[in-house]
Amino acid sequence: MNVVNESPRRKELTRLAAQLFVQEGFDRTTVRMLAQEMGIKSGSLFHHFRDKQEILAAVIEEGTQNALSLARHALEQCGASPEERLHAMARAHLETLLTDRNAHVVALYEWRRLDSEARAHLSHLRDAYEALWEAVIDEALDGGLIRGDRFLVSRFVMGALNWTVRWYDPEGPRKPEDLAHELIAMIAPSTQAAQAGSTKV
Amino acid sequence: MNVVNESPRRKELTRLAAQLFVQEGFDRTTVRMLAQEMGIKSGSLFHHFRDKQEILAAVIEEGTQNALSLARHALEQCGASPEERLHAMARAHLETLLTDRNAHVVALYEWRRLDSEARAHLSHLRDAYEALWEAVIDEALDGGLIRGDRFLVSRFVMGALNWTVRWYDPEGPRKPEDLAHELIAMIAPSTQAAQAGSTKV
DNA sequence: AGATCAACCAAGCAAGCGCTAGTGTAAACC
DNA sequence: GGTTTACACTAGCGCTTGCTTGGTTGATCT
Repeated sequence: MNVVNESPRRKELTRLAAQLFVQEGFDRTTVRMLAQEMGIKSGSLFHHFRDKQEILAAVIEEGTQNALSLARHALEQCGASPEERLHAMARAHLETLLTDRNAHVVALYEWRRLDSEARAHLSHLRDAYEALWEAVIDEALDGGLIRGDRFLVSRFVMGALNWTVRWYDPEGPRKPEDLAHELIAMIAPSTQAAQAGSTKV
Repeated sequence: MNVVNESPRRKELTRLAAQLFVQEGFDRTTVRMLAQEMGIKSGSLFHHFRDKQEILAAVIEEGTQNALSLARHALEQCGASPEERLHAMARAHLETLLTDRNAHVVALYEWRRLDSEARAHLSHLRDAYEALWEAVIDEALDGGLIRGDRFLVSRFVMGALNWTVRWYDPEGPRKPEDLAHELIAMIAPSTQAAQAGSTKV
Protein backbone atom coordinates (compact mmCIF):
# COMPACT_ATOMS: atom_id res chain seq x y z
CA MET A 1 0.00 0.00 0.00
CA ASN A 2 1.02 3.44 -0.89
CA VAL A 3 -0.44 5.43 1.89
CA VAL A 4 1.93 8.25 2.71
CA ASN A 5 3.33 8.46 -0.77
CA GLU A 6 2.72 11.41 -3.05
CA SER A 7 3.25 9.65 -6.36
CA PRO A 8 2.31 11.40 -9.60
CA ARG A 9 -0.30 8.74 -10.23
CA ARG A 10 -1.91 9.49 -6.90
CA LYS A 11 -1.94 13.19 -7.73
CA GLU A 12 -3.77 12.48 -10.94
CA LEU A 13 -6.29 10.22 -9.27
CA THR A 14 -6.91 12.91 -6.67
CA ARG A 15 -7.67 15.36 -9.44
CA LEU A 16 -10.21 13.02 -10.98
CA ALA A 17 -11.76 12.31 -7.60
CA ALA A 18 -12.19 16.02 -6.98
CA GLN A 19 -14.15 16.34 -10.19
CA LEU A 20 -16.53 13.54 -9.26
CA PHE A 21 -16.97 14.80 -5.72
CA VAL A 22 -18.06 18.17 -7.07
CA GLN A 23 -20.41 16.63 -9.60
CA GLU A 24 -22.10 14.08 -7.37
CA GLY A 25 -21.13 14.91 -3.82
CA PHE A 26 -18.90 12.75 -1.67
CA ASP A 27 -21.59 10.44 -0.32
CA ARG A 28 -23.09 9.67 -3.69
CA THR A 29 -19.73 8.98 -5.30
CA THR A 30 -18.99 5.26 -5.02
CA VAL A 31 -15.56 3.70 -5.20
CA ARG A 32 -16.69 1.97 -8.38
CA MET A 33 -17.55 5.29 -10.00
CA LEU A 34 -14.17 6.65 -8.99
CA ALA A 35 -12.40 3.60 -10.38
CA GLN A 36 -14.25 3.74 -13.68
CA GLU A 37 -13.45 7.42 -14.12
CA MET A 38 -9.80 6.53 -13.50
CA GLY A 39 -9.84 3.61 -15.91
CA ILE A 40 -9.09 0.96 -13.30
CA LYS A 41 -11.04 -1.56 -11.24
CA SER A 42 -12.45 -0.63 -7.87
CA GLY A 43 -10.08 -2.87 -5.95
CA SER A 44 -7.03 -1.19 -7.45
CA LEU A 45 -8.08 2.07 -5.86
CA PHE A 46 -6.96 0.80 -2.50
CA HIS A 47 -3.44 0.44 -3.67
CA HIS A 48 -3.23 4.23 -3.75
CA PHE A 49 -5.51 5.16 -0.87
CA ARG A 50 -6.18 3.39 2.41
CA ASP A 51 -9.89 4.04 2.22
CA LYS A 52 -12.49 6.37 0.75
CA GLN A 53 -11.96 8.85 3.56
CA GLU A 54 -8.34 9.23 2.57
CA ILE A 55 -9.34 10.16 -0.96
CA LEU A 56 -11.49 12.93 0.42
CA ALA A 57 -8.69 14.09 2.69
CA ALA A 58 -6.26 14.15 -0.23
CA VAL A 59 -8.65 16.22 -2.33
CA ILE A 60 -9.34 18.69 0.43
CA GLU A 61 -5.67 19.03 1.26
CA GLU A 62 -4.83 19.79 -2.33
CA GLY A 63 -7.71 22.19 -2.69
CA THR A 64 -6.81 24.20 0.37
CA GLN A 65 -3.10 24.11 -0.34
CA ASN A 66 -3.76 25.33 -3.84
CA ALA A 67 -6.03 28.14 -2.71
CA LEU A 68 -3.51 29.17 -0.09
CA SER A 69 -0.54 29.41 -2.41
CA LEU A 70 -2.56 31.15 -5.09
CA ALA A 71 -3.75 33.72 -2.58
CA ARG A 72 -0.25 34.32 -1.29
CA HIS A 73 1.03 34.79 -4.80
CA ALA A 74 -1.77 37.20 -5.62
CA LEU A 75 -1.01 39.27 -2.53
CA GLU A 76 2.66 39.47 -3.47
CA GLN A 77 1.88 40.64 -6.98
CA CYS A 78 -0.73 43.28 -6.20
CA GLY A 79 -0.39 46.81 -4.88
CA ALA A 80 -0.43 47.88 -1.25
CA SER A 81 -3.80 49.62 -1.00
CA PRO A 82 -6.53 47.83 0.98
CA GLU A 83 -8.74 47.87 -2.07
CA GLU A 84 -6.18 46.24 -4.32
CA ARG A 85 -5.41 43.61 -1.72
CA LEU A 86 -9.06 42.81 -1.10
CA HIS A 87 -9.62 42.57 -4.81
CA ALA A 88 -6.62 40.28 -5.24
CA MET A 89 -7.88 37.93 -2.53
CA ALA A 90 -11.41 37.82 -3.88
CA ARG A 91 -10.17 37.20 -7.38
CA ALA A 92 -7.84 34.42 -6.32
CA HIS A 93 -10.57 32.82 -4.26
CA LEU A 94 -13.04 32.89 -7.11
CA GLU A 95 -10.55 31.58 -9.60
CA THR A 96 -9.80 28.49 -7.53
CA LEU A 97 -13.53 27.97 -7.11
CA LEU A 98 -14.82 28.70 -10.59
CA THR A 99 -11.99 28.14 -13.04
CA ASP A 100 -10.22 25.18 -11.54
CA ARG A 101 -13.67 24.30 -10.21
CA ASN A 102 -12.67 21.20 -8.29
CA ALA A 103 -10.62 20.57 -5.19
CA HIS A 104 -11.29 23.89 -3.49
CA VAL A 105 -15.02 23.45 -3.95
CA VAL A 106 -14.78 20.06 -2.29
CA ALA A 107 -12.78 21.59 0.55
CA LEU A 108 -15.59 24.04 1.21
CA TYR A 109 -18.62 21.86 0.67
CA GLU A 110 -17.52 18.46 1.95
CA TRP A 111 -15.44 19.48 4.94
CA ARG A 112 -17.87 18.01 7.40
CA ARG A 113 -17.59 14.59 5.80
CA LEU A 114 -14.02 14.33 7.05
CA ASP A 115 -13.53 12.15 10.09
CA SER A 116 -12.14 13.78 13.18
CA GLU A 117 -8.48 12.88 12.69
CA ALA A 118 -8.40 14.11 9.10
CA ARG A 119 -10.07 17.29 10.25
CA ALA A 120 -7.49 17.73 12.95
CA HIS A 121 -4.69 17.19 10.45
CA LEU A 122 -6.09 19.66 7.92
CA SER A 123 -7.46 22.38 10.14
CA HIS A 124 -4.12 24.19 10.37
CA LEU A 125 -4.11 24.59 6.60
CA ARG A 126 -7.61 25.92 6.69
CA ASP A 127 -6.72 28.26 9.51
CA ALA A 128 -3.76 29.62 7.57
CA TYR A 129 -5.99 30.44 4.64
CA GLU A 130 -8.60 32.07 6.83
CA ALA A 131 -5.93 34.10 8.61
CA LEU A 132 -4.93 35.56 5.26
CA TRP A 133 -8.50 36.66 4.74
CA GLU A 134 -8.87 38.10 8.20
CA ALA A 135 -5.74 40.17 7.71
CA VAL A 136 -6.93 41.63 4.42
CA ILE A 137 -10.38 42.34 5.85
CA ASP A 138 -8.74 44.07 8.81
CA GLU A 139 -6.71 46.30 6.51
CA ALA A 140 -9.86 47.20 4.64
CA LEU A 141 -11.62 48.07 7.88
CA ASP A 142 -8.70 50.08 9.23
CA GLY A 143 -8.35 51.88 5.92
CA GLY A 144 -12.01 52.87 5.99
CA LEU A 145 -12.72 50.98 2.77
CA ILE A 146 -15.52 49.08 4.43
CA ARG A 147 -17.29 49.33 7.77
CA GLY A 148 -18.87 46.98 10.25
CA ASP A 149 -18.14 44.13 12.57
CA ARG A 150 -14.97 42.19 11.64
CA PHE A 151 -16.48 38.83 12.35
CA LEU A 152 -19.66 39.45 10.45
CA VAL A 153 -18.15 41.27 7.51
CA SER A 154 -15.66 38.54 6.78
CA ARG A 155 -18.32 35.85 6.99
CA PHE A 156 -20.74 37.74 4.78
CA VAL A 157 -18.01 38.23 2.20
CA MET A 158 -17.01 34.57 2.32
CA GLY A 159 -20.65 33.61 1.96
CA ALA A 160 -21.15 35.77 -1.09
CA LEU A 161 -18.00 34.30 -2.64
CA ASN A 162 -18.58 30.68 -1.76
CA TRP A 163 -22.18 30.71 -2.89
CA THR A 164 -21.10 31.60 -6.42
CA VAL A 165 -20.41 27.91 -6.95
CA ARG A 166 -24.14 27.33 -6.97
CA TRP A 167 -25.08 29.67 -9.77
CA TYR A 168 -21.96 30.59 -11.74
CA ASP A 169 -21.99 29.62 -15.37
CA PRO A 170 -18.45 29.12 -16.73
CA GLU A 171 -19.76 29.48 -20.28
CA GLY A 172 -21.32 32.86 -19.50
CA PRO A 173 -19.76 36.26 -20.17
CA ARG A 174 -18.73 37.03 -16.60
CA LYS A 175 -15.25 36.10 -15.48
CA PRO A 176 -14.16 35.51 -11.87
CA GLU A 177 -12.33 38.80 -11.98
CA ASP A 178 -15.55 40.62 -12.88
CA LEU A 179 -17.32 39.06 -9.94
CA ALA A 180 -14.57 40.11 -7.59
CA HIS A 181 -14.79 43.62 -8.92
CA GLU A 182 -18.54 43.85 -8.52
CA LEU A 183 -18.51 42.41 -5.03
CA ILE A 184 -16.06 45.02 -3.83
CA ALA A 185 -18.05 47.71 -5.57
CA MET A 186 -21.06 46.52 -3.60
CA ILE A 187 -19.50 46.62 -0.16
CA ALA A 188 -17.16 49.60 -0.68
CA PRO A 189 -19.18 52.05 -2.74
CA SER A 190 -16.92 55.05 -2.26
CA THR A 191 -14.14 53.62 -4.41
CA GLN A 192 -13.18 53.62 -8.07
CA ALA A 193 -14.52 50.12 -8.18
CA ALA A 194 -17.93 51.41 -7.24
CA GLN A 195 -17.98 53.98 -10.00
CA ALA A 196 -16.96 51.40 -12.55
CA GLY A 197 -19.43 48.95 -11.07
CA SER A 198 -22.43 51.24 -11.26
CA THR A 199 -21.75 52.48 -14.78
CA LYS A 200 -20.95 49.03 -16.06
CA VAL A 201 -24.49 47.79 -15.61
CA MET B 1 -50.79 4.06 1.70
CA ASN B 2 -51.23 7.65 2.57
CA VAL B 3 -49.46 9.37 -0.24
CA VAL B 4 -51.38 12.50 -1.10
CA ASN B 5 -52.65 12.97 2.42
CA GLU B 6 -51.54 15.83 4.63
CA SER B 7 -52.32 14.19 7.95
CA PRO B 8 -51.06 15.78 11.18
CA ARG B 9 -48.93 12.71 11.77
CA ARG B 10 -47.23 13.18 8.44
CA LYS B 11 -46.59 16.82 9.24
CA GLU B 12 -44.87 15.83 12.44
CA LEU B 13 -42.78 13.18 10.74
CA THR B 14 -41.77 15.73 8.12
CA ARG B 15 -40.57 18.03 10.88
CA LEU B 16 -38.43 15.29 12.39
CA ALA B 17 -37.06 14.34 8.99
CA ALA B 18 -36.03 17.93 8.35
CA GLN B 19 -34.03 17.95 11.55
CA LEU B 20 -32.14 14.80 10.61
CA PHE B 21 -31.54 15.96 7.05
CA VAL B 22 -29.90 19.11 8.37
CA GLN B 23 -27.80 17.22 10.88
CA GLU B 24 -26.57 14.41 8.64
CA GLY B 25 -27.42 15.39 5.11
CA PHE B 26 -30.00 13.60 2.99
CA ASP B 27 -27.73 10.89 1.63
CA ARG B 28 -26.37 9.88 5.00
CA THR B 29 -29.79 9.76 6.63
CA THR B 30 -31.13 6.21 6.36
CA VAL B 31 -34.76 5.23 6.61
CA ARG B 32 -33.87 3.35 9.77
CA MET B 33 -32.46 6.48 11.35
CA LEU B 34 -35.59 8.36 10.40
CA ALA B 35 -37.82 5.65 11.81
CA GLN B 36 -35.92 5.51 15.09
CA GLU B 37 -36.13 9.27 15.52
CA MET B 38 -39.86 8.99 14.96
CA GLY B 39 -40.25 6.14 17.41
CA ILE B 40 -41.46 3.60 14.85
CA LYS B 41 -39.94 0.77 12.78
CA SER B 42 -38.48 1.45 9.37
CA GLY B 43 -41.22 -0.40 7.52
CA SER B 44 -43.93 1.78 9.04
CA LEU B 45 -42.40 4.84 7.41
CA PHE B 46 -43.74 3.77 4.03
CA HIS B 47 -47.27 4.00 5.24
CA HIS B 48 -46.83 7.78 5.29
CA PHE B 49 -44.46 8.30 2.37
CA ARG B 50 -44.14 6.42 -0.89
CA ASP B 51 -40.35 6.44 -0.75
CA LYS B 52 -37.41 8.33 0.68
CA GLN B 53 -37.53 10.84 -2.14
CA GLU B 54 -41.03 11.82 -1.14
CA ILE B 55 -39.87 12.60 2.38
CA LEU B 56 -37.30 14.98 0.97
CA ALA B 57 -39.90 16.56 -1.29
CA ALA B 58 -42.26 17.02 1.66
CA VAL B 59 -39.54 18.67 3.73
CA ILE B 60 -38.50 21.01 0.94
CA GLU B 61 -42.07 21.92 0.13
CA GLU B 62 -42.75 22.82 3.72
CA GLY B 63 -39.51 24.72 4.04
CA THR B 64 -40.10 26.85 0.99
CA GLN B 65 -43.78 27.35 1.72
CA ASN B 66 -42.91 28.45 5.21
CA ALA B 67 -40.23 30.88 4.06
CA LEU B 68 -42.57 32.29 1.46
CA SER B 69 -45.46 32.99 3.78
CA LEU B 70 -43.17 34.40 6.45
CA ALA B 71 -41.58 36.75 3.93
CA ARG B 72 -44.98 37.89 2.65
CA HIS B 73 -46.15 38.57 6.16
CA ALA B 74 -42.99 40.51 6.95
CA LEU B 75 -43.42 42.67 3.87
CA GLU B 76 -47.02 43.46 4.83
CA GLN B 77 -46.04 44.47 8.33
CA CYS B 78 -43.05 46.66 7.53
CA GLY B 79 -42.83 50.22 6.21
CA ALA B 80 -42.65 51.25 2.58
CA SER B 81 -39.04 52.42 2.31
CA PRO B 82 -36.63 50.23 0.32
CA GLU B 83 -34.43 49.91 3.37
CA GLU B 84 -37.20 48.72 5.64
CA ARG B 85 -38.41 46.25 3.05
CA LEU B 86 -34.94 44.87 2.42
CA HIS B 87 -34.40 44.54 6.13
CA ALA B 88 -37.72 42.76 6.57
CA MET B 89 -36.84 40.25 3.85
CA ALA B 90 -33.38 39.57 5.19
CA ARG B 91 -34.68 39.15 8.68
CA ALA B 92 -37.45 36.79 7.65
CA HIS B 93 -35.01 34.76 5.57
CA LEU B 94 -32.55 34.46 8.42
CA GLU B 95 -35.21 33.55 10.92
CA THR B 96 -36.44 30.62 8.86
CA LEU B 97 -32.84 29.51 8.42
CA LEU B 98 -31.45 30.04 11.90
CA THR B 99 -34.32 29.93 14.36
CA ASP B 100 -36.55 27.27 12.86
CA ARG B 101 -33.26 25.89 11.53
CA ASN B 102 -34.74 22.96 9.62
CA ALA B 103 -36.88 22.68 6.54
CA HIS B 104 -35.70 25.83 4.80
CA VAL B 105 -32.08 24.81 5.25
CA VAL B 106 -32.88 21.49 3.60
CA ALA B 107 -34.63 23.30 0.76
CA LEU B 108 -31.47 25.29 0.08
CA TYR B 109 -28.84 22.64 0.61
CA GLU B 110 -30.47 19.44 -0.65
CA TRP B 111 -32.38 20.77 -3.63
CA ARG B 112 -30.24 18.91 -6.11
CA ARG B 113 -31.08 15.58 -4.49
CA LEU B 114 -34.64 15.92 -5.70
CA ASP B 115 -35.52 13.82 -8.72
CA SER B 116 -36.67 15.64 -11.82
CA GLU B 117 -40.41 15.36 -11.28
CA ALA B 118 -40.25 16.59 -7.71
CA ARG B 119 -38.09 19.47 -8.88
CA ALA B 120 -40.61 20.31 -11.57
CA HIS B 121 -43.43 20.24 -9.04
CA LEU B 122 -41.62 22.46 -6.53
CA SER B 123 -39.85 24.92 -8.78
CA HIS B 124 -42.85 27.25 -9.01
CA LEU B 125 -42.76 27.65 -5.23
CA ARG B 126 -39.09 28.41 -5.34
CA ASP B 127 -39.61 30.87 -8.18
CA ALA B 128 -42.30 32.67 -6.21
CA TYR B 129 -39.94 33.14 -3.30
CA GLU B 130 -37.13 34.34 -5.51
CA ALA B 131 -39.46 36.75 -7.28
CA LEU B 132 -40.18 38.35 -3.93
CA TRP B 133 -36.48 38.88 -3.42
CA GLU B 134 -35.90 40.25 -6.90
CA ALA B 135 -38.67 42.78 -6.39
CA VAL B 136 -37.23 44.03 -3.11
CA ILE B 137 -33.73 44.20 -4.55
CA ASP B 138 -35.07 46.16 -7.51
CA GLU B 139 -36.71 48.67 -5.21
CA ALA B 140 -33.45 49.09 -3.34
CA LEU B 141 -31.58 49.66 -6.58
CA ASP B 142 -34.16 52.11 -7.93
CA GLY B 143 -34.24 53.94 -4.63
CA GLY B 144 -30.46 54.33 -4.70
CA LEU B 145 -30.04 52.37 -1.48
CA ILE B 146 -27.57 50.04 -3.15
CA ARG B 147 -25.78 50.02 -6.48
CA GLY B 148 -24.58 47.45 -8.96
CA ASP B 149 -25.76 44.73 -11.28
CA ARG B 150 -29.19 43.32 -10.32
CA PHE B 151 -28.22 39.77 -11.05
CA LEU B 152 -24.98 39.87 -9.15
CA VAL B 153 -26.19 41.92 -6.21
CA SER B 154 -29.08 39.60 -5.50
CA ARG B 155 -26.87 36.55 -5.71
CA PHE B 156 -24.20 38.02 -3.49
CA VAL B 157 -26.81 38.93 -0.91
CA MET B 158 -28.38 35.48 -1.03
CA GLY B 159 -24.95 33.95 -0.69
CA ALA B 160 -24.10 36.00 2.38
CA LEU B 161 -27.44 35.04 3.93
CA ASN B 162 -27.45 31.37 3.04
CA TRP B 163 -23.89 30.83 4.17
CA THR B 164 -24.80 31.89 7.70
CA VAL B 165 -26.08 28.37 8.23
CA ARG B 166 -22.48 27.20 8.23
CA TRP B 167 -21.19 29.35 11.03
CA TYR B 168 -24.11 30.73 13.00
CA ASP B 169 -24.22 29.77 16.65
CA PRO B 170 -27.79 29.84 18.01
CA GLU B 171 -26.43 29.97 21.55
CA GLY B 172 -24.37 33.07 20.76
CA PRO B 173 -25.35 36.66 21.46
CA ARG B 174 -26.27 37.61 17.89
CA LYS B 175 -29.88 37.26 16.79
CA PRO B 176 -31.01 36.84 13.18
CA GLU B 177 -32.30 40.39 13.30
CA ASP B 178 -28.84 41.67 14.18
CA LEU B 179 -27.34 39.85 11.24
CA ALA B 180 -29.90 41.32 8.88
CA HIS B 181 -29.13 44.76 10.22
CA GLU B 182 -25.37 44.39 9.81
CA LEU B 183 -25.66 42.97 6.32
CA ILE B 184 -27.66 45.95 5.13
CA ALA B 185 -25.26 48.28 6.86
CA MET B 186 -22.49 46.64 4.89
CA ILE B 187 -24.01 46.99 1.44
CA ALA B 188 -25.86 50.28 1.97
CA PRO B 189 -23.47 52.39 4.03
CA SER B 190 -25.24 55.70 3.54
CA THR B 191 -28.19 54.73 5.71
CA GLN B 192 -29.17 54.85 9.35
CA ALA B 193 -28.42 51.16 9.46
CA ALA B 194 -24.85 51.93 8.50
CA GLN B 195 -24.38 54.45 11.25
CA ALA B 196 -25.83 52.09 13.81
CA GLY B 197 -23.78 49.26 12.36
CA SER B 198 -20.48 51.04 12.54
CA THR B 199 -20.96 52.40 16.04
CA LYS B 200 -22.28 49.11 17.31
CA VAL B 201 -18.96 47.35 16.83
C1' DA C 1 19.33 -13.61 -14.99
C1' DG C 2 17.29 -12.94 -10.90
C1' DA C 3 15.09 -9.88 -7.60
C1' DT C 4 12.18 -6.01 -6.64
C1' DC C 5 8.35 -3.19 -6.91
C1' DA C 6 4.45 -0.30 -8.36
C1' DA C 7 0.28 -0.99 -10.53
C1' DC C 8 -3.43 -3.52 -11.56
C1' DC C 9 -7.15 -7.42 -11.77
C1' DA C 10 -10.69 -11.09 -10.54
C1' DA C 11 -13.56 -12.58 -7.19
C1' DG C 12 -16.14 -11.98 -3.47
C1' DC C 13 -17.39 -11.00 1.66
C1' DA C 14 -20.01 -8.75 5.31
C1' DA C 15 -22.75 -5.06 6.27
C1' DG C 16 -26.02 -1.86 5.23
C1' DC C 17 -29.29 0.04 2.02
C1' DG C 18 -34.30 1.17 0.34
C1' DC C 19 -38.28 -1.01 0.18
C1' DT C 20 -42.14 -4.86 0.23
C1' DA C 21 -45.41 -8.30 1.85
C1' DG C 22 -48.36 -9.85 5.02
C1' DT C 23 -50.35 -9.32 9.59
C1' DG C 24 -52.18 -7.29 14.06
C1' DT C 25 -54.91 -3.92 16.54
C1' DA C 26 -57.42 -0.27 18.42
C1' DA C 27 -60.35 3.49 17.34
C1' DA C 28 -63.98 5.49 14.21
C1' DC C 29 -67.95 4.96 11.44
C1' DC C 30 -72.45 3.19 9.62
C1' DG D 1 -72.11 -5.16 15.78
C1' DG D 2 -69.84 -5.53 11.82
C1' DT D 3 -66.80 -3.00 8.67
C1' DT D 4 -63.52 0.19 7.61
C1' DT D 5 -59.48 2.91 8.40
C1' DA D 6 -55.07 4.56 10.32
C1' DC D 7 -51.03 3.10 12.06
C1' DA D 8 -47.90 0.03 13.45
C1' DC D 9 -45.26 -4.49 13.47
C1' DT D 10 -42.19 -8.67 11.83
C1' DA D 11 -39.44 -10.57 8.54
C1' DG D 12 -36.74 -10.43 4.93
C1' DC D 13 -35.63 -9.75 -0.31
C1' DG D 14 -32.56 -8.02 -3.70
C1' DC D 15 -29.14 -4.98 -4.35
C1' DT D 16 -25.16 -1.86 -3.51
C1' DT D 17 -21.74 -0.42 -0.54
C1' DG D 18 -16.73 -0.06 1.04
C1' DC D 19 -13.17 -2.93 1.29
C1' DT D 20 -10.08 -7.47 1.29
C1' DT D 21 -7.58 -11.24 -0.56
C1' DG D 22 -4.42 -13.51 -3.42
C1' DG D 23 -2.39 -13.39 -7.59
C1' DT D 24 -0.51 -11.40 -12.34
C1' DT D 25 2.04 -8.14 -15.16
C1' DG D 26 5.69 -5.41 -17.03
C1' DA D 27 9.25 -2.20 -16.13
C1' DT D 28 13.52 -1.17 -13.44
C1' DC D 29 17.65 -2.19 -10.93
C1' DT D 30 21.72 -5.04 -9.65
